[in-house]
Amino acid sequence: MTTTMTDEKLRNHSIRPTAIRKTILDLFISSGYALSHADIEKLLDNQCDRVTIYRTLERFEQQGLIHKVPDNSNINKYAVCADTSCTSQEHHDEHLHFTCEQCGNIFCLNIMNMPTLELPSGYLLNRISLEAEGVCKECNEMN
Amino acid sequence: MTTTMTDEKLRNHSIRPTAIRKTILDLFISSGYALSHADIEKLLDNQCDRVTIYRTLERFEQQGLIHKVPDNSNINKYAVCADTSCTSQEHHDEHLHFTCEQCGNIFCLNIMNMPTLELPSGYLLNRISLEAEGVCKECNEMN
DNA sequence: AAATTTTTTGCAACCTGGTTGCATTTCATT
DNA sequence: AATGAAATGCAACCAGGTTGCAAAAAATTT
Repeated sequence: MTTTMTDEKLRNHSIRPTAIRKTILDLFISSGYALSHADIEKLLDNQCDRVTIYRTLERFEQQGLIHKVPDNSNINKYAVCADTSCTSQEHHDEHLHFTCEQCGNIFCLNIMNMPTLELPSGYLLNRISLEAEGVCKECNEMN
Repeated sequence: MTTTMTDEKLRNHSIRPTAIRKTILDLFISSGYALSHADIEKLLDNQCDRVTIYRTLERFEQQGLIHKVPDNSNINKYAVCADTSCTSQEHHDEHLHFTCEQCGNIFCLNIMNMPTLELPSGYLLNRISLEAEGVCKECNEMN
């Protein structure tokens, strides 16, 4: 089998490029929004065990290939990290997460300037993230 | 029994002030951080069924008394709404949620100016929320 | 004040997302 | 081909949360 793009991306993050992993990474790359375990399970339609999907997500996240996206429905959703410098140690995904009220999908939008903010004295700030809610482009056009 | 503050607050949100509900609301008011179902269950120590706590939280939220606080560990946490104008229809809690990496508690901090932001065309913005992570005052002082 | 209706509570059972332990398979290495 | 390490599948489990229903408590009517 030839070395594909996906293959390389996995290797770059020290993840052995098995068939399943390549398939799952492809799903992430071609998806416009964050994916949940259930999304992937449906898309894969029994190509593998559900536990394997959980472990793949876990591994991908540890290796800085994907990041968890906050979702107020209490289920984990993930999106590929745009920033290639993300590692197991540090995620640098300072962008906006936009949740569509209609379709429920979450989009990672690039935002020009992250706001700076001042905390009350005594608090130490390490990370900041911006969450927005509204109607996405696609749903907007349907109305 | 005389009409206490708690009592009135519940009535103002059309919630019948039963003993359990008053106790739970008191917990929220006196707590410095967001509470999970587990937190409340522990604090109440078998004073009532766990389902009752779930339903109380549901009710409180519907009536705009508390709001869900995003937590990346996939469990629901709630805090009292500072803004008294919150209703079942609309929550107006535009503040900062600060998660402490050490104690895990989430604090609602008042922030002067919510950043304004521009979305890509086609997106409709309805709500925005700011999440921060770091070390809280108390944990900071312990080090 | 008794009767009726509505709301709240408790209990049991269930659902769903996620995790763990272990045996088996696959893959890279020698 | 043989060995060792990592990945997969399976079964069982766990925890947070929900649902249905009967009993209890409050509010309302007569």
